[in-house]
Amino acid sequence: MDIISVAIVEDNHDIRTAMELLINGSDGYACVGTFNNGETAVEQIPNLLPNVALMDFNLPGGMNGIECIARLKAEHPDMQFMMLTVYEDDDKIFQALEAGASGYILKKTSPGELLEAIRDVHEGGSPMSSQIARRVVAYFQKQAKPNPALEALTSREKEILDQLSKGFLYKEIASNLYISIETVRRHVHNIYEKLHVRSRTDAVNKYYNR
Amino acid sequence: MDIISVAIVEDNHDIRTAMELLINGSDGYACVGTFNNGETAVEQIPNLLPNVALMDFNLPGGMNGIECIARLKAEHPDMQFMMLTVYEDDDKIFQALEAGASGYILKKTSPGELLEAIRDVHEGGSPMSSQIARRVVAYFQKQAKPNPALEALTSREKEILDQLSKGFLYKEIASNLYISIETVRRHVHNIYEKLHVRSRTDAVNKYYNR
DNA sequence: AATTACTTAACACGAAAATGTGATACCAAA
DNA sequence: TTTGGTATCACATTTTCGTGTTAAGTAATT
Repeated sequence: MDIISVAIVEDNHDIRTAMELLINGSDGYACVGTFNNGETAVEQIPNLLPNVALMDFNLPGGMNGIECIARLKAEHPDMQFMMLTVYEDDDKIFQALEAGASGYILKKTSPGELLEAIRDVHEGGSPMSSQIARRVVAYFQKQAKPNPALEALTSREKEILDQLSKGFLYKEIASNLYISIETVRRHVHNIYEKLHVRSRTDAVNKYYNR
Repeated sequence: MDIISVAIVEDNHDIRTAMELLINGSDGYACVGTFNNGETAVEQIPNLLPNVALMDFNLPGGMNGIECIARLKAEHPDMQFMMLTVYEDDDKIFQALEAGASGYILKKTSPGELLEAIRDVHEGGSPMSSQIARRVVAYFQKQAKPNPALEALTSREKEILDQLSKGFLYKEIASNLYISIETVRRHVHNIYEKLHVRSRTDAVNKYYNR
């Protein structure tokens, strides 16, 4: 079994050393660096090239864990990042994932599970507590629910709205659908009424459920 | 500990009875119904009201597991659905999650883990194998790639574009940002030039990376 | 047969957006 | 110091958009 090299970015001294001891004390794991702030982490981690970096969210100085991941991931796409934090808010979770974190686990996770998660993320998995996973899943389900107001539109109106969303001028829509501009106007007017909006951008935003 | 009632929708007879035996043979779990096709499942499950429904993907007849979930979830939002399948394709995973599945595990999962996953999904988690989770995470990272053209915008221009995307009139943007309409117009003009678009909607589409 | 909903179309008015050009001021980098 | 980028404001003109009103043909429903 190969040894997984790990870097730790965590401002709390006690937690940091505890994790370092855990990792260095476990077969198959080696802690190659610890950092208490984002700036030095971004500077030094490219020299260490750990397999996995554990990231806290809050860090002293201007850089938080998210930004730290984003910068390192951009230069080292193969490096695996795992958030290790106390936060369960949707915003922070999604930001971390977008920034390039592959795993997201809470600090209350047991040492054994932490080690397992490190191995998991190194082997191509995405360990996350099932509460975190539920947030992520909820995101998909939210995405999926189309605005019920759209159901009130006729199929022609949906077609027009789709054209609107693509930024076509009325004259272009008219030409695309082989109808007159006046008819386009009419449809648009009806669409706005049904969606309770007064502008194209608002209509498109409803179309995309924002 | 409360007993978790489970329904199984699975066309393979051997797998179905094996799962039924597993569930009924374990403390804290009860299998209240098994179905070998989607139609009867959709018809009967509302009478059984199980806590958790396990769903296979492929089912005989016109209805697959995804559609089955979508229909039942619409009527019973509190019921928990878990896909139990052999498929690992992105499409099927995302479709299942959008339809309302909260968990997604593979059939190769061990009996012990399956029971654990059933409890997990019942308690508000979203159990999924970490390979599945990685697919989901990759979706976020893909989503995150901002249009590089946006980088050319100054911070003020991004601010204006954000206002544009929310559908504000020029006069409203001017008032929101404490500048004159003329300045708004100038910024918008520069934004359009940089993004190579000629309308608000096109600019907003680029902003949202479509 | 009458009603309702959808699609099509036209005209007119005012508001808003887009285009084009010119100009001033600040700040930081060359 | 000059240059370049950014932010600011102004004026004139044209185009597009949003709204109100009216109306005819079609298809489905009652």
